[in-house]
Amino acid sequence: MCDNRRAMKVRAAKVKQQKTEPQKKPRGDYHHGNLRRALLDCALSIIDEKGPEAFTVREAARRLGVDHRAAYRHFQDRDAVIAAVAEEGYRALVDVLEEALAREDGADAPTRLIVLGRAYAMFALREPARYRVMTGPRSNESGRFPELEIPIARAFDLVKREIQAGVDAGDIVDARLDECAAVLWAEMHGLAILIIMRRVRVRPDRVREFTTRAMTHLVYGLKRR
Amino acid sequence: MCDNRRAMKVRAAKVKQQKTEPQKKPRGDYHHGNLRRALLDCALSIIDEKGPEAFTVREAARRLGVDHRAAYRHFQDRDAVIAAVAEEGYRALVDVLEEALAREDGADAPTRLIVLGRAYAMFALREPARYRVMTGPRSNESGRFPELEIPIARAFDLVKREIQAGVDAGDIVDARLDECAAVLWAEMHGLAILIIMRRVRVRPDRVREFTTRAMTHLVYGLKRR
DNA sequence: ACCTGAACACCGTTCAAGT
DNA sequence: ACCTGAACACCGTTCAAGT
Repeated sequence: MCDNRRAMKVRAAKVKQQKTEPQKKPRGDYHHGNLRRALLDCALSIIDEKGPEAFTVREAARRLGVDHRAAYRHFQDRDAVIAAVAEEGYRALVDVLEEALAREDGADAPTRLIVLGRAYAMFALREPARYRVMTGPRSNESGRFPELEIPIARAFDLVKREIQAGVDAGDIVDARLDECAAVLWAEMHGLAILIIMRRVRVRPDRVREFTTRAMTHLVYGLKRR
Repeated sequence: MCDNRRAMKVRAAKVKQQKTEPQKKPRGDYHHGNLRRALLDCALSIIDEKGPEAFTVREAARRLGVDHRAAYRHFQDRDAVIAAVAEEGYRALVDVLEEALAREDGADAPTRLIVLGRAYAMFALREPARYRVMTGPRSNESGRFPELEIPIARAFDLVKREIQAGVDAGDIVDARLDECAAVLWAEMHGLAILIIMRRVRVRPDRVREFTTRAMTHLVYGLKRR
């Protein structure tokens, strides 16, 4: 999993070659190449295998064949690693959501919201470990890691923009924007996390169908029309 | 907070008196009275103060003036303490939801669902620490703690029953019950946790109003009617 | 620059022993 | 029954030192 150490070293050597020095090999065993990258990947692997709380600086370092103290060259502390994983995750999420909406170019607002919700849930369920880190208790409780807030805000803005477009087109109820966005976000997150936590059981090959129908209930309401 | 040690000891002494022995005082300092109860309360205090991950068997024992090893008389391990806190929490939640619905006796289904959602969110926000334990990563990931599943199932059944009643009355769309219940549950949980995590900012005195409106959007749909 | 050995104060958990 | 001292294998984090 995490033992891409050799590959890293090779890549690092190549980069060096291109830059300045001719072909001097890395001197000691203690140069890793891109420890930061490797730590992030390794953190995700560990969390995938053993859950979000099992990530340990020492365990990751062990897997990478590196002294645990080396991690502190790249991250201020354990929480900073977690925050970096979350940040990457939110960036990936924003990409996924944007792509999904781009594919529904001409569709009306209700359809676009349903697609948005489905894309969100599918992302979460494709990478449950990462999603749990993104939304877990470490998720910037304290307001440290302002960089983390940037992709989160982008994701939320995307939701709001979509709703506003629907309001403008006369398709979506003209209530307070923040409120509607919160309703939509809550539903997307709620569905994703309930399925991940197995509080709601959905067969993996049915997730797409399930979330589509669920989002439809949200957009069209539970009340009989 | 946790230092109800003296009170506990007194209570224990009284119980003893009533049962068999006349008025023999507790002999050593090492009899706590009801350590199990005290540990659960203490766990909640710690989590309230420092977040769910800060709960530590040793810290709790320290606060209670007891050797940490004493905890293992009452709980198999750390996770078992957490599970017990969660179990109590879900029982309290079920009570709150039932009371809220009982107060809306004659109301129609949409109203009852809105009230249900509001009561849920209000519970979560009144005791955020407890709610986070209930829904956190430790929440019976592994299927240990089957007792925990009982009040959870009761809460979910309550939601399903309410929806079914609405379907029977012709007020709620007649879609698959599990699906509708999941939509409702996801919204309730999503709203609660987003507010607790401050991803959605709502002034405490506005929570009631906010969740009412949010649940209304869910029940009546976001689509313009 | 990047890495590490030794150390500190913390964990959860177990064993064998005390009253 | 209930509690504890000593111990084990783990943490995160820091300091001073190595190349």
